[in-house]
Amino acid sequence: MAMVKNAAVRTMSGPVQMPAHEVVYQQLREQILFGEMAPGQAVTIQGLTASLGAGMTPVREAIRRLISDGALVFQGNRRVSVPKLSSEDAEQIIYLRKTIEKELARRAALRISDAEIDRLAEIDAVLDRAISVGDVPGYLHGNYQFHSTLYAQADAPVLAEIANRLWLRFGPSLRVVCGRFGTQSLPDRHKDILTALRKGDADAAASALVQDVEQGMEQVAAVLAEEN
Amino acid sequence: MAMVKNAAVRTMSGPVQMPAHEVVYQQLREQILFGEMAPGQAVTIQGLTASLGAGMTPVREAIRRLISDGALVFQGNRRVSVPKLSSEDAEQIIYLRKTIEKELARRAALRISDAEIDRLAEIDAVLDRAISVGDVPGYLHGNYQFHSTLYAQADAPVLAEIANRLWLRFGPSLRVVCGRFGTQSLPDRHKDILTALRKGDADAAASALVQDVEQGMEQVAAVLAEEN
DNA sequence: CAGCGCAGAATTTGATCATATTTTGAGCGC
DNA sequence: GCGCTCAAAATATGATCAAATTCTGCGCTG
Repeated sequence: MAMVKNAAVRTMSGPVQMPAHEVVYQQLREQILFGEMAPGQAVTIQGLTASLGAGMTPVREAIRRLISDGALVFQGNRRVSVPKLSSEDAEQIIYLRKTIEKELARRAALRISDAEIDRLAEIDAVLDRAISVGDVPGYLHGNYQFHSTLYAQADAPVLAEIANRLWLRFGPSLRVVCGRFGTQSLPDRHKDILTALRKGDADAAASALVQDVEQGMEQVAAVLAEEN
Repeated sequence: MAMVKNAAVRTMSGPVQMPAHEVVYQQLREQILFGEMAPGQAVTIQGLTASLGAGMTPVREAIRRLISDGALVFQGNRRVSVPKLSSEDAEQIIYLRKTIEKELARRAALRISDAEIDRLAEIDAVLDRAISVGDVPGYLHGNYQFHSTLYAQADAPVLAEIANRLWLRFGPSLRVVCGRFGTQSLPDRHKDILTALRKGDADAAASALVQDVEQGMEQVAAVLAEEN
């Protein structure tokens, strides 16, 4: 019944190791994480099949995952959109980030190698350059990469997964913060974190990371409060 | 967690229809949560389409959500199964439950009404009966219902969602605990929690809940340690 | 001769797509 | 303004393709 439309799709571009739904998920995830989608923006399945060149089923699965992640919301009728954070949401996220990242920093400090610390330092150097130039996407990528790389060193996958997921919730708002205040005023306790890691001082690393989180989320909370 | 379900504008002609993928998700969720699936058990799409009488796409979407929840794991090749908790996983879950549920209890204590406390007490009474009779499914349902109902009173959806999700990770193991030790030895600090709630004592409620979590998870950790 | 291992077939299962069905929201006439 | 019709978007099904595991039979070795 189907007219055989030759599906010379992506088989030629090498070994397809990742399923399409995984690819779509990663793409959408990055778009949300790095502010390519604004809070409140509507997301349609058919729009994504068109813009990402994927089929319906993979897009559908990716959206379900992202809803479960809290990166998208299902709006009762069958609409899906990027959530707008409320101040209350932000407050809870702050609590979670502080308690979870504190523990991640503590664990990471106890096991991280010098080579990995150097890698973190390099990420931070790139990040600094992005900040000084006012490169917002560069800042967003670098900042997330710094934290995420640190999480990975904690050898605590359950904690790390939740911490990573939280970024999806405030990512779109973080972009708004940058648009409002620029990159200059953004906090950067990363130097303190690196120093603590080099000393192997778990408590110092934990408290530096908590401070970094506090200062960053404070800006988010400020923008959200202003919006109401 | 309860997203506002369509509260029936046009319910005259029949029941509110939940999408099939939502129904499948809820069914699977309960099966995992209440120990109908054993840790390590394989989960196949086609098996579920048969056993639940649903189509492929809804099952697929439900599975993606549950993987995102941590209730199922994607095993590299394309297989999906119920995860086996490691002792390290359990340790992280304990930390998370203690910090998150502490905060939920604190918030709930400040805003819960007497009627809701009565409802909790009633759930706890049913739970006690299940324990004394050795009714394992009854215990599992009641225990989760008690905690989940408490979460809902905290007015903190982000925290509550994560707390609810954590149950999916240790649910299957909790069932194993019951099979091992029976229901008699299970902890029940619920009376302390209720007392604290009636007094409106947030700190007491928080610490009672933390104790309940500690004692329950201790048993899970014991079984996991034994398995290795 | 029995047991072991391996290549390839058969089967099971997952991934994707095209299509049919249903629902929602909006436009239009009354 | 109210109800009806229509288009667009989401839901859901079954078919088809691809991958992985299991099964099987053959040859080889001890």
